[in-house]
Amino acid sequence: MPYSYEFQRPALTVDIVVFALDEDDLKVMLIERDLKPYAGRWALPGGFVRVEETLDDAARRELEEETGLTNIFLEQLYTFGALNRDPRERVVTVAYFALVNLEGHRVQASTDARNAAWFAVSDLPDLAFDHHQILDTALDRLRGKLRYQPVGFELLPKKFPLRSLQHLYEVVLDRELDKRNFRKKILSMDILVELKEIEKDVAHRAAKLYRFDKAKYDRKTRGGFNFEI
Amino acid sequence: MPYSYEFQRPALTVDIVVFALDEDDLKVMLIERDLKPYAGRWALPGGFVRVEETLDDAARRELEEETGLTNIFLEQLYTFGALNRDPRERVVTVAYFALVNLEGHRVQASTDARNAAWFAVSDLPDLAFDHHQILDTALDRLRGKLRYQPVGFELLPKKFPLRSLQHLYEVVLDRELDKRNFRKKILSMDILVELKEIEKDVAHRAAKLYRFDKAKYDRKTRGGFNFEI
DNA sequence: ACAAAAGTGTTAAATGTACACCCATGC
DNA sequence: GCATGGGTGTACATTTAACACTTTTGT
Repeated sequence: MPYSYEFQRPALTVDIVVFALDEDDLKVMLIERDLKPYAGRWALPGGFVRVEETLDDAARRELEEETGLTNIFLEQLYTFGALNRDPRERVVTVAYFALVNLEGHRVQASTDARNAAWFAVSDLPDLAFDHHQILDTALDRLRGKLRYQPVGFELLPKKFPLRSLQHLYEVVLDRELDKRNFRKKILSMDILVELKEIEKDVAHRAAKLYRFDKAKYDRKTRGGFNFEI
Repeated sequence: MPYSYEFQRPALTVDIVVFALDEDDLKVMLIERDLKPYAGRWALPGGFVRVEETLDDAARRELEEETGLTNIFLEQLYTFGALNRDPRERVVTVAYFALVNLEGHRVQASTDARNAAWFAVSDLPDLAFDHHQILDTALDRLRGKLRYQPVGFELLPKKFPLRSLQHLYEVVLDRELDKRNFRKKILSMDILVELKEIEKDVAHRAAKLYRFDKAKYDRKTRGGFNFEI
């Protein structure tokens, strides 16, 4: 042990809660464990932090190795350090939460000899370790962030109709929103661009498509603007 | 190395940003380092996490050892894992932020053979490691939390005049608030109890004292109430 | 022509903001 | 009696919430 560090070290891992929106449900990506402990149980993707990589890098690496997901919205959530969260030894985990758009990132059902799948958050299996607690924390964070930051767009394709955006808010926040008021509010923020395209292949009047204008949002934010729904 | 963990481990520490309010300034507690690296520089209180203690316990232990502060508001802030934040070796630190009321917790200038002191956040010395970044993160968090959660009371004595509460908001958020509107708003929330006591030893009309009614706040919160200033 | 979702405005209530004077107390 | 901060109300502007019908398109 180097210099003043005369104690045994906790192990350090990352775990990632990946959310996606699938038609009518908020989903989470889980991995079926093949090793003990909790072999056969579902768990959050994650793994050990290497000594030569940052925490963010570790999260992105594990995510790619275990699920094939790359290049997605990722943010540190909370660090869990209960003494017996891993029955083998002391493991502290830095939890992340991530958002993906299902269209753009279709599931690699099985990578790295593991089984990966999406589960509706309203209908989860038993999870390994304290992963239920981590997931609850992530859900709280998602609900909070959605209201005060424009992160919902991460769950949608680049081009989307307003109805999808409203639907996303309704699913995640679990309450109905008034269509006219919702549109008025989101459009009055002036951070969406109305595209020339419209929806295709729908059995009714096609909706206009919009995209989120991040550059404009950033400019407005610097000028004191605050996103809020 | 046990089981599947074939890599070297990062070291794990906690660092604590303790805020207090001193008449006209927001202050932070700093420790003068006696060891290399950064010997002689000021740093946040903190130290290594032991394998048999939780992160919160480690933060409270280090805080007591280095500053004598006990029994204060403490909350996990963010985990910093940049590769070279400590020049000796890879150290990941779980940062905490804490709030104390200066009246109740007078500084132990020097404990554990170290020099501890309060510094105005507007006039800080150079800090060791990435502690400036940690402190900035804590300040952002404090400003955010103050608006949406009743944590300001942690910086005040149990019994306080409304003017102190307003002053606290003005100092931390760095903008002036309208006296009548502030009082109207905070009193309309109905989470303060007006005490029978009044201020003492002031050279003018003495103000009524109030205390924060946490039980009432918790009850209202469960009923859907949201604190906001 | 009908089913399905898109799109659109007005009103009333609640909330936020701006603003100035008298009051109580200590010296 | 004066200096100091304590305490209070009203008018106006803005924001939120509730609410229903017409339009477009595909079948």
